[in-house]
Amino acid sequence: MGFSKRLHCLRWNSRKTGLQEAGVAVVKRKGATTRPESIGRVLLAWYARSKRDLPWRASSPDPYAVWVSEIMLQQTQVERVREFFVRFMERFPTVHDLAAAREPTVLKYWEGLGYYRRARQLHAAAKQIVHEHGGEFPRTVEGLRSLPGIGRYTAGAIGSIAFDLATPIVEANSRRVIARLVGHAAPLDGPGGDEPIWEIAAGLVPPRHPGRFNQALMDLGAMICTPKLPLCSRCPLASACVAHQTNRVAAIPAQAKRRPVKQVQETAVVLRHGESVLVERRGPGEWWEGLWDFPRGSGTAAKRGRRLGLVTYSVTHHRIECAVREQIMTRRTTPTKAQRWVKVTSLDALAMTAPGRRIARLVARSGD
DNA sequence: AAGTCGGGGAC
DNA sequence: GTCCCAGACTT
Repeated sequence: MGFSKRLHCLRWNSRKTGLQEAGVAVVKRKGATTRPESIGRVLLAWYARSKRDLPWRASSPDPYAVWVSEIMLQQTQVERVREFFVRFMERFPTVHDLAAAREPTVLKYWEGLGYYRRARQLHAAAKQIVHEHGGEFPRTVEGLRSLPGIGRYTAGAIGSIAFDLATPIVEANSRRVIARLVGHAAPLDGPGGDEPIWEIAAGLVPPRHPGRFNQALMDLGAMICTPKLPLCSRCPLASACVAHQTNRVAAIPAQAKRRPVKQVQETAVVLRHGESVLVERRGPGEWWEGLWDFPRGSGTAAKRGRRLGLVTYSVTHHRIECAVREQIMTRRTTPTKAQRWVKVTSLDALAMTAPGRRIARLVARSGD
């Protein structure tokens, strides 16, 4: 379907749109900026003068750089990704460098960023691209989605930004922008989810500069159309925004219902022999798979040894209090397959979990 | 449709 | 403390 045809289907003032069937409020006004092509023009103009200066935009549209950045940005704020991206690209400048690397090395460069499955899938996908696609990225949305770690959003992002495919994206920013723009008040985590938002996004993305348009949606959401206290007075789409025009910006999108936090108490044991400590790598099915940590348990672990401190941290609906104890060994126990005795000064070389890294600092300090 | 995966910064 | 974040994947 051509762009103009699709435009017609999605005209906001049309009586027979899929938007109505999807339960989306229809804009009654016929203001000039309410038409999708006008939205695109206004947004692209705003983007040209207001876009954020981000390291992965310097080399774009290098598909590899776009891909790495998009994986890092999944559920992770832009400002945190910046330095990780720069370091990662210095170490793995091309998909061939990444494919040739060992997984522990890749995880080390991901340490602290979270969601480590992303790093393992990125590495696996790099090998696929090199060994099954001749080092070339798939240039279709379907091809991109077949790679591990690339879902609906990321395929749309890479496709539009790197390959100029007129395909939509919906993530935290554009979801909020579009919901407010059309006055979509239904909760986006309820029945139907954000499928209506995807349909609207598909009707908005222009045939020319789709990547810039999608990035403009995200920048607008991050800089102007923020979750709290949005800067509507500076928004280029304010005149077309249903939420703004009806004074419902604060209520849209509806808040997702949050789940209760589970309290957990556990004990970490630092077995020490001379300058070495015992660490173990998290295995399949465990949190932080592939990363190193100290032996820990939530059961009634041995409470022997000197207390080094208390490490508290939160992960996904859990709040954990971890008591850290040190036991001086007269000899090294035989490590299991997932364990290693490591010099305290060599812990830096391992990819460790964030709590494990904090425990490591406790250990290093206790030796002073 | 719901649960799971991390971490840090803003407030 | 709570909320938020350029989602993907499994069950």
